[in-house]
Formats: sequence, structure tokens, C-alpha cells
Amino acid sequence: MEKRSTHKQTPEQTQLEAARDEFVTQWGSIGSAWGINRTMAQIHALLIITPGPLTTDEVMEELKISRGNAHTNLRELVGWGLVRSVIRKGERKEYFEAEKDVWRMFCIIVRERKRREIRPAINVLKDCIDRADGLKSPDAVAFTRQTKALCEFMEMADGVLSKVVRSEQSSIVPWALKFLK
Amino acid sequence: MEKRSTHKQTPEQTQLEAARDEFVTQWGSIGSAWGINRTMAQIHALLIITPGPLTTDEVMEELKISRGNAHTNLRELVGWGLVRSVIRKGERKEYFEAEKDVWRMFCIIVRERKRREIRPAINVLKDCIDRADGLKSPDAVAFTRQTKALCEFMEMADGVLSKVVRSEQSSIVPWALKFLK
DNA sequence: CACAGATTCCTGAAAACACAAAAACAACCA
DNA sequence: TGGTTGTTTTTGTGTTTTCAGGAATCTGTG
Repeated sequence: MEKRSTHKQTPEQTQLEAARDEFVTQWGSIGSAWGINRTMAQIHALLIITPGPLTTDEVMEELKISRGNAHTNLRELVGWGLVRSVIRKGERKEYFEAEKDVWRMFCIIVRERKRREIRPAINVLKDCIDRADGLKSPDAVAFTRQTKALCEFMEMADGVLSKVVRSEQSSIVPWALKFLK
Repeated sequence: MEKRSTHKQTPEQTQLEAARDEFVTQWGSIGSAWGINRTMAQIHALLIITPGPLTTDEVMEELKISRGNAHTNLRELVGWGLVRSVIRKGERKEYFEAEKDVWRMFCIIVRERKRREIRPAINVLKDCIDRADGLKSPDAVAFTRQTKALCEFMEMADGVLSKVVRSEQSSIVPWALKFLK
């Protein structure tokens, strides 16, 4: 989030810095809108546009955040699989590097969200369906019908996403796209 | 979130109550996981499984929440288009009713999220690309390549979703599904 | 042991959220 | 027209939740 050195910079460099900063900051806001911790989104943004891997300290420095904060969010990103830690031989420091391929990023995110958000929802629905199944009152029938519809829909969505993401290659969707109206 | 009357209930009714409560509560948690206000999710859940429309007061009563809270979140839901307010002639009260068709719900949500989350992201990306375009340093080239890749991907996603959602009928996706591997 | 680095934990600040009550509004009626 | 009642909306305040900072702790290594 600031000059990478104290040396004088060419206008080119300054302009690039500005663009990078803009990206990192804005990506942070976008992240919040997506329900993702702002700092986590910023770190991710930073790692995405940085060609090489970075250390915790470099991340701290760039984003002006504390060690604890950087550490926690880096771990979280690693947990998602969006960032991997690399250890250079001979060095004890841990470096972090983002998955840069956009399609693979997408697959990771979809898989994780499926696991964390869709699956639990389906389980809840199934549970509710079981509880009310067999009841005869009109209200109960309405309830069961609605929850079943929801459940079926989410299972369908889950299935579609699985298939989309299975291949791990970006060609499928643009291809299927052609058939979509 | 509790008995609908003080009269004795049949076991059937009790069981249904329990299932409904479970659904509303759990849907609230799920909502949080999805980055949605818990109360809003609960109100939505309640309206979804309630055959007829409800008044603000009924929602307050069922969920044991304040008038202001109920009001705000109902308005928000109406803003999303997930709930519409109906006014029965002869009555002054406002009633609220959820869109119950699952596919239509899905379309509404996708359209709104596209508008609120994907579009802004694309704009940010375009802006960053413009700023760094033309710069020659290797870092700048890497930056531009990465942001462009992201941008193209999101525009593609935006396009796919638009098409999926345009038809407003649920038959398309299951159909396309067949072609997906 | 001395050190670099990773990890955990506690605290305070800030944001999001909910509440109660007041205010504003709209329909109705004398 | 002005009061009355039922309903919606706004406002100020208290509460809960989330998050960042930073010190303390742990771990491996020379």
C-alpha cells in the first residue's frame, strides 16, 4: 500500500504503484460486499498481483497491518486453498503465493462455498422435511412442499456446480454458454 | 417462533410448530453464513413457509423482535424483490408475502447480486486496467495481464448468469446440465 | 541457550444490529 | 376542519459481534 522503496521513482513506477494500490484497496471493499473479511481480501489482492511470493512481514509492510492480523488472514487464505505457503530451501521464513489462474481460483471458491454454505443448508432442509413428513394438516403439507422444493433446488444447484467445477478447465462453461439461448 | 395460540394443541400441530421453528432458526444461521443479516433471513424463512401474507405485527410476534427491527428488514426484503407488500381492500394494515417459487427466488437473488457485487467489481477492474495500461515494466505487464484476466472472467460470468436467469423458467439449467460432462 | 520466526490470546475500538419510544402519516368521522 | 385512531417510519440509545493490534508464548534451529 505504499512505496516499495525510499528511492526516487520514475513516473511509470509511481503510476503502477497507484494502480496497484487502487486494486488492493478496492478489492478489499468488494470483498466486504461479498461477505469476506476486508483484510483477507486485500491480502489476496496483493498476492494476486505480485509476481513472486511474499513473506508475512512484506504483507504487513505493504498493507500497514499488524503481524497477528496478517498471520490470521494468511492462514485463512491458505485454508481456503487460495494461497499456498512456500518454503525456500536454506531459508526459515515462510513465503506466501496466490493461485493466479483465474479459472482455478474460481473452482476453489466454488468448491469451498459449496462445502461451507450449500451443503449445510441442504442438511437443514432435509432435517426439517423429516420432521414434518407424514403430517396431514394443510399447513403441514404446504410446509413440506415448500421445503422439499427448496431442497431439490439446492441439490440441483450443488450438482450443476460440481460438474462445472469438476473438469478444472475453463473450456466447458464458455462452450455450454453457446447453448444457453 | 412459538405457539400460535394459547389453546391446547394436537401432537401434530406441536410437531409442525417445531419443524417450522427449526427451519426459521436454522435458515437464520445459514443466512449469516451467506453474509445476510440473521433477522432478515429469519423473516424471509417465515414468510416462505407461511401460506398467506403476514402483517408486521405477526412477524414481530412470531420472531419475538421489535417493531423497528421487523420494519427495517421487511423493507430490505421488499427492496430485494423477495417479498412484496399487499394491501387488502378495506384494511389499513400492510401485509407481506414472499415470492415462493424457488426458481423465481433464485433469479431475483442472482440478478440482485450481479448488480450489487459483480458489476461494481468489473468497474473497479476496468479502472485499474486503464490506469496501468501502456506501462512497460515487467511488473506493470504482469499486473495488467492479471487484472485483465480477472476482468474477462467476471464479464464472462456475468454473461452466463444473465442468460441463465433471463428465461425466468427453470427448465433451461437442468437441460444444459445434461451436456455438462 | 539465544535467536528468528510462527502462533496464540487478550484487549480495546468500531461496526452492525436491535430496541423502545417518539414522530409522522393516513384514513376516518364528527 | 380538526380531532381520533391505527399504522408506518425515524431517531437516539444500548447491546452484541466482529475485527485489528500487540504483547506473550511457543517452536524449531544454530
